[in-house]
Amino acid sequence: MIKNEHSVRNIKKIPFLQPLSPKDLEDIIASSHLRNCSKGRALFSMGQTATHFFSIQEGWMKLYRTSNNGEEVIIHIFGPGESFAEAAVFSDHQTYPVHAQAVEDTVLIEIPRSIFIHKIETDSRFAINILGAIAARQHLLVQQLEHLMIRSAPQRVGAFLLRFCQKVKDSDTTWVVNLPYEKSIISLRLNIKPETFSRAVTKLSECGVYIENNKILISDLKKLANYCDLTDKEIPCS
Amino acid sequence: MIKNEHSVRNIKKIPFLQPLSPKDLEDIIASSHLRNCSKGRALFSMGQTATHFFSIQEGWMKLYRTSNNGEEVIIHIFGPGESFAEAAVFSDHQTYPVHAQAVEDTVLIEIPRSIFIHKIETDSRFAINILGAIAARQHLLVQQLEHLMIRSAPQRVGAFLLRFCQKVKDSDTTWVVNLPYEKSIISLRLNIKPETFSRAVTKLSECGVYIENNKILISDLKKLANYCDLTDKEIPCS
DNA sequence: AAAATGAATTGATTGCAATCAAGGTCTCGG
DNA sequence: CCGAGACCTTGATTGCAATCAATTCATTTT
Repeated sequence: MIKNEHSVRNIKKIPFLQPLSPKDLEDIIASSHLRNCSKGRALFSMGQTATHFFSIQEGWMKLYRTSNNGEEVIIHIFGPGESFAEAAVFSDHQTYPVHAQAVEDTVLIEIPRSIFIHKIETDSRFAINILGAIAARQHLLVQQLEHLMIRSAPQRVGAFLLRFCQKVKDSDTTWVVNLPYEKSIISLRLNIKPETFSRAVTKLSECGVYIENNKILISDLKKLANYCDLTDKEIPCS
Repeated sequence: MIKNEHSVRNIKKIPFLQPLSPKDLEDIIASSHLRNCSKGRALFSMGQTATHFFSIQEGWMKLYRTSNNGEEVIIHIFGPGESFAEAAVFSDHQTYPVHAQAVEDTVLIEIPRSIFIHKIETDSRFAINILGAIAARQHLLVQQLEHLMIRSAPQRVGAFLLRFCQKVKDSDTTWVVNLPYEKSIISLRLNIKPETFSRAVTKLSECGVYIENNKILISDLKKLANYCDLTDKEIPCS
């Protein structure tokens, strides 16, 4: 049962819960729980039974797989307002296909599989909404695949910076990036080594990217986007 | 309307149609059509409205994306008995997120979105089944991502060979690979250049892979699997 | 059967990112 | 304020796969 006002507001914002009636939403809230996961802690492991899916209130969770010889590949890193592991709940063997670990101190809402399945069985509009959400997630994976395969290391870093940059108040042209988590994690996510990440940022100075007191500044958004092969509409901020 | 006996048998085999009643299956068959797509022909383009999804009777279809500067990444290649583009049908903007093109002469069953949505709305068990199927597809994507990121070119080639090899009748130990489509397409799928594919096969002679009259022979399955970092249960044939 | 086209292989070279190795910087606790 | 440890950066080198280029091989065309 979630009582915290802020959390209730948050849970109501999850896109695919929108079509539910207030009564149904109450049911969901009643059977969900808040959960803390401190930096470095595992939330679930690959192969474990998928009993819940999650929505993030604050913090960042990485979903990753490990190969037989121990190498780690990050599938995605989710942040505030995003939900994950919905699909695992429906898969045939009902197990998580990935590991989940907090890369920053994180607060999660955990929603049990059972109530979810129940709502789907009784509300077909809801079922279609879930399908839409999962289809969107799949689309995201496809984009990531394309991105990782085609772009060079500096291009991937540039695209990452563009996704997290914000406008500087005083300036019309300059943007600043507050890195959401450690550079070593970003490197993993972009499938490059930390050394390569460093060198990539250096290289991006050619496109107006500067480092200043551990903040990264972007002076020419379009030039950077162009270098990263992003079309105007693909620039996430702006 | 599909009349062909063989096709009807095929459509009934699509896994997520299993829970449907005979009557519902008849409806689906009545509103589906057979469609030919000759080698090299496009079935649909990225961004196009997703009006149907498809099941392959024979042949091979590649799903791919193209970057802004024209490079091509193959997301998956589907073969006989497999279905694709189910998720596109449910996505918010109802468009295909990829291109689809035949890499061999292909016969498809096309099933319209509308009837599908209708069944979901009226049969919640069916909805859950679809969710399972789409979740499985997502799992596949995740595995592919891991595979492409972690393995070297020869390892990827080896894993591909293992997926398509068959036991030789006369021999207890030798397996043979009938390549389902052109080597240049395999190369694209594994995200390597054709030259690298050639060299990779050469290199795999270290693990008992031999070329003979345009057929590829595998003399030691386990040695190859081991080289490719596949655990025993991940070996698809055997 | 010869010519033409496209696919596959082989060779030589280049280039990007990984690796190995050493310093630098930041943060936190004493 | 200083020292320990984690994180990050920089430098030198290696290695894998891409690229460029030239044949070989296979299939189709006339």
